[in-house]
Amino acid sequence: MRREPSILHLDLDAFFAAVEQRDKPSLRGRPVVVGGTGGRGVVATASYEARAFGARSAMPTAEARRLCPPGTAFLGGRFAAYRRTSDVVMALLRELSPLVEPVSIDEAYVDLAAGDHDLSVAGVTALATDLKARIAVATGGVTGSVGIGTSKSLAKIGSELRKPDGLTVVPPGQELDVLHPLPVRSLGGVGPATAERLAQISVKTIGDLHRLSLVDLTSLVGQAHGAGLYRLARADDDRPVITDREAKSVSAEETFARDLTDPARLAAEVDALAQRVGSRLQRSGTSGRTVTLKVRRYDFSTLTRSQTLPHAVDDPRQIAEIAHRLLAAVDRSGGLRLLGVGVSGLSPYAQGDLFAEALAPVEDAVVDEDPTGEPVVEPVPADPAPGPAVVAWYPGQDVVHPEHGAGWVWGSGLNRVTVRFEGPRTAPGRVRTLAADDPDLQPADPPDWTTP
DNA sequence: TCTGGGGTCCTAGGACCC
DNA sequence: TCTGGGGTCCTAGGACCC
Repeated sequence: MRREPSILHLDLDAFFAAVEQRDKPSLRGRPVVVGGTGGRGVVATASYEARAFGARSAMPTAEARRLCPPGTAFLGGRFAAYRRTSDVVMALLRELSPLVEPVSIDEAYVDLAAGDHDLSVAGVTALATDLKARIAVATGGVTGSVGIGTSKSLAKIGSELRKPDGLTVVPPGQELDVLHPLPVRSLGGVGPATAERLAQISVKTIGDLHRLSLVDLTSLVGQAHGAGLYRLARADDDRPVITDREAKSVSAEETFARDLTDPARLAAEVDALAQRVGSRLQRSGTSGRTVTLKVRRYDFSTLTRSQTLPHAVDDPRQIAEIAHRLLAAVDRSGGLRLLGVGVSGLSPYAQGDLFAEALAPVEDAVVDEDPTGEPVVEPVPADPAPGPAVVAWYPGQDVVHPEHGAGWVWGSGLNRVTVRFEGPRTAPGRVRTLAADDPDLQPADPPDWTTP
């Protein structure tokens, strides 16, 4: 917690619906629901007119249709338009301070202490009033709610207090007066499960929470979560505004209009998801070692299966191979409602080489310096240096070996390949490392894993 | 016509190593 | 013969956020 109210939180009001109403005047003043419009869609954003009838974010669109009157617009969403409008707003925020942390497309924190501002309550109030006016002009009428306080959590709570088009500054010294009457759900990190646990011991407000001991709180909700809530209830929050976060995972998933059982369809969906994930990894210049498959069954039960490879991958085909393997090991009877593919354990390098250290160092360029200090880089020879032939083994590939039997490639390096020979998935003794050019090692026809 | 899609962080158990 | 911890990695699941 700071001594001055220098953290600003901006939350654009009913953002997707507001952009639609801006672009389509006939929608202004009418209920608008943006989200999945198919049978299994959910609401992403409901305009305030639609909220008056009970429509809410995350509600099944079918339910919103029952609640809202004829004439309500149900729209699938135009994300490029939302992105453009968001970019305009984020640029305005960066004029205030270099320290801007976008939380999502419609939400951001700004550290005003990193800019040149009067940080008195009157000063930041004037600043926020001016900001809101400039956002409305620059976006063609989209409004936002602003909270300013001495910490992130106070700024966020402030922006929630007067929506839409609100402005709340929590003056230093008044944090606990603002916090304590609010329901515990107002705190970030308190969702339905935590709120229910707290309600069972009659803790409903943040003031109630403040009276719990650290020991009681951590025994109720866990070590890290309990310690975090203990501090937040005391307005003890020194989390910094962070401008750039490195992504930790990349994933894609799809809920099908109807549950899928056809093995060929499922395989094709895995391929398409792996393609999306791999393309995004390659575009961002990252790759990852852990491939995760997510499955939601016909009964909404959800499970994940993952495998960590010895090296990072970004190739859609390799990602798909692993995902197919993982899918083959789950029960698909009854049909699948959703499939997802993800890659985590990201590193900023392209596909690495597990055995690179074991290889003789490759001198691909000679760097020298002349007396002026000017670096001289000799051109790389046109012909690659002689060495072992590169054999294109890839994770998931099926292979056979006369000595070890049938298996599949777990990881591959420039001149070696790790193979998991058939057996229990977790039996480490079944993994063998072979020379990539081992003539005994041959590709095999894939097993018929698509058959249930 | 019940329940999206993209993420983050935490926990807990087992394997494995020292 | 009996009995250790600590630390890290991996896997699976759950809570939470927008």
